[in-house]
Amino acid sequence: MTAASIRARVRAEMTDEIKAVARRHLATDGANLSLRAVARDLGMASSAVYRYFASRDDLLTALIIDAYDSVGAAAEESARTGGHGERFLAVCHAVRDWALANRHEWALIYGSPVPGYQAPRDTVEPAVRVILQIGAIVRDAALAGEIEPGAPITGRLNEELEVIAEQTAAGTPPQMVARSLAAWIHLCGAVSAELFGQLNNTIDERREFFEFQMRAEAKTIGFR
Amino acid sequence: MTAASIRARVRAEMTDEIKAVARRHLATDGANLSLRAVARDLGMASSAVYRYFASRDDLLTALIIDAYDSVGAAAEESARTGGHGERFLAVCHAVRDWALANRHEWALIYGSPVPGYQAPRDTVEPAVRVILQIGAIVRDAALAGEIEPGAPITGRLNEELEVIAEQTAAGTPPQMVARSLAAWIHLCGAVSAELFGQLNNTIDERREFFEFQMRAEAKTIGFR
DNA sequence: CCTTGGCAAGAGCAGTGCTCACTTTTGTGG
DNA sequence: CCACAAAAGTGAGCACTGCTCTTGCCAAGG
Repeated sequence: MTAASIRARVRAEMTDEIKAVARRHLATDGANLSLRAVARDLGMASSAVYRYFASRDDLLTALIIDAYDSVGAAAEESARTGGHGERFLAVCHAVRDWALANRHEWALIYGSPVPGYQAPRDTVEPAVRVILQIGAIVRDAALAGEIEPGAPITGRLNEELEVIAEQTAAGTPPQMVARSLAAWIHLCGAVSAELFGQLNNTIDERREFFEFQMRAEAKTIGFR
Repeated sequence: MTAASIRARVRAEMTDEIKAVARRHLATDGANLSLRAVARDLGMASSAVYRYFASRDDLLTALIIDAYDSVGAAAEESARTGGHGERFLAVCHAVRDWALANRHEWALIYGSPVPGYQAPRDTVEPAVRVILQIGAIVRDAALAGEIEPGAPITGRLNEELEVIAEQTAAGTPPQMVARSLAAWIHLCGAVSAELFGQLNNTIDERREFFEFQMRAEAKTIGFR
């Protein structure tokens, strides 16, 4: 192993360590974590952190990408077996379970964006993994003839949906694309509502209520 | 008019002016707006602002309460006429329209909460106006026999739903309470998804897609 | 051996929330 | 009408922030 790769290796380890500490700080400070505090926890000068991340926003972007990839992997992992309806519900629960285990990272990726923060291109690909997984399940079910497309959509929205189908899950009827997106949006909304305290002093049986919502969504899509 | 009330009047005007300027700053800085910058815009020392708000969090809380009241009033206003299904859709669009016109205030109330920020009691009552409005419409429709309760819910979730029905919209079947809550959550999720950029480069026909989602939700509730 | 390139440190700048001692303003009761 | 107390406003100061820039260090490579 050459010296250069040793350097690179140490650098990658340091980078990971910074991210790990920053993730911990996410819990107390949210998106406005203190880079100086992170550096203090690492026993290094704050200026040294800038060797690894060009700015605090860059560090946050790295955390965002990791979070998207983590929840995306959890969603994909959960959808490996079972019938189409089961796979859909499994993805929903996998996303919720991940969010419960990583609350502050969920807030980072699905909470209100910081004004002025522009998500770089690199975040797009990891960000779409969950919805792509849902779309794939719906497409599989549609191709298997298990679900009906439902009433057609007209106008420019339909054209847009056809473009999306073409780019991501060829062969899916546009209505099904719309239904997949709607289900994904409801899923994210339900998880955010639970995590951001909208259900406080109202619903304690969170899992049951979540399941109720996602089953209804499954029915709307057409899963039996 | 006594002097005391003159003082109070001037004080209230000053308070409103601070909130107005702070609302403007919300657009650029989001929840971590700068109290000093607000004071500068007002041409006063930053320490003077503390005569009106005990802390920056207090100022934010005031903005949050105003925002909840504003969107709540918009929802209530929109639900004055029409059939039950139309009223439901009107509320959905009223909320979305309000959010589009007041993006940063939406982010303030429905975005990720700042860790450490504990919402005071005063925020609860304004916060529930929208869901109460939806619940009232659903209850009216149920009492009018326009919608079917649907499959019963069992267990502790059902008990919770009964308590909620009792406290907020007596006479509503528990399933309908659950359906109302689910619709409200989907509504908030759809608006947040649109505002927080989840639909970027995907759906441009936002209003049509939103309507598609809310119509599906109306159908799930049972509106004809 | 010395050079060089990456790493770290620390001072410094401009900004932040918030406090405190202080002055100014202002409504009002004697 | 005017002195006075309460309210409003000021500016300095503390500890913190993100970020930059200069300086020193130290190991890898010729």
